[in-house]
Amino acid sequence: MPELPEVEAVRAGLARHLTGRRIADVEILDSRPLRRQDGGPEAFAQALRGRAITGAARRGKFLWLPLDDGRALSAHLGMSGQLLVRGTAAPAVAAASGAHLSPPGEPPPDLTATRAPSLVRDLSCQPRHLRIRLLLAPLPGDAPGGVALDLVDQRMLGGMRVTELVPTADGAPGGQGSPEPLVPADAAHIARDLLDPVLDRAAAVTRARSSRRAIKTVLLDQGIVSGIGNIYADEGLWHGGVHGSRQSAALSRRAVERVLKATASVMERALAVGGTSFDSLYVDVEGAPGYFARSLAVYGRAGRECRRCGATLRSEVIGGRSHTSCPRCQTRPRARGTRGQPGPRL
DNA sequence: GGAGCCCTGCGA
DNA sequence: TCGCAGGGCTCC
Repeated sequence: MPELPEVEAVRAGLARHLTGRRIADVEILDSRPLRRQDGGPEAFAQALRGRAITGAARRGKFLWLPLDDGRALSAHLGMSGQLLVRGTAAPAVAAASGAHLSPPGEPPPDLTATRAPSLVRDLSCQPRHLRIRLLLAPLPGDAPGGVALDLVDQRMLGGMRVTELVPTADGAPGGQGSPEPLVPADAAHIARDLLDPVLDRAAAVTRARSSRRAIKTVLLDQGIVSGIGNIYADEGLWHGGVHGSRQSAALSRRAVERVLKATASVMERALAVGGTSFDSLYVDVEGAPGYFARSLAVYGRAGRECRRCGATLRSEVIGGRSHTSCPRCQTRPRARGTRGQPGPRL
């Protein structure tokens, strides 16, 4: 499922393939991903026809393609959304979703070979769960069949809309890939993400510590720091040595800083290998999966051994989300009258 | 700040 | 057949 590293991999691909392209037509196979579009599907198509894409930007898990009329096509992939570029200049390469995931323990294939700036099947390929297709005006050197951007989404928890761009609250660039101090109106309430150079990390720590909720819930709150989903929240907490049920306000400043730093570090390492393809639901714009799943320490590993101490990892529910943790490496809240669980000093 | 909903596929 | 998984929005 796409979190910040996966969305960033998608953004980079969109920037590479789509910047400067013009949208010729819009095909809506299922209008449900457009449920938040003002004016409905017809307004969506109308707003995009004839517009040129001027870039690709991202804040947290929100993506947007700025358009030449000052508005933007904004997209959130939810948990199963994929944006796939089809039929670019070079011949199609077999890159079926998840088809070249290596078994755990085996070295990843040559990333430079799988990430050539080309590929992806032609437009005659209509994948299962294709919801929206943007047909792009042809350019010299394009594949004969044409070029398109497909929104493929199994579960449709995300969506797309054409929206106004509004000034950022702090006057700084809107996000990765956006030199302008603008963000889509529907992402204006989203905080800067952990990999954003403009993020005021000290202020984020203060905001996190002002909440009485569990630290795990706070990490997932996109209004405090954006881009963290369930996978990287669990990984960051494990690396930071803090159990997700600890009340955020009860943690030391240093502990919150350590967790945020650890989470950012995990996301940076994931980004370097194309993100996490925990299942077949995440691939980049060229259909290639990421290779970070093999490096996950806790997420999806409940009942298995902790890679640090060998204890059996546990799973529980915090704030309605699963949380996998090590009972030995991650400190829990102290019960009344006890000295708490063993673990790293905070 | 928490619960419920959206939505589909999968495993029990 | 049912419960779960997930992010974000709406409602209370």
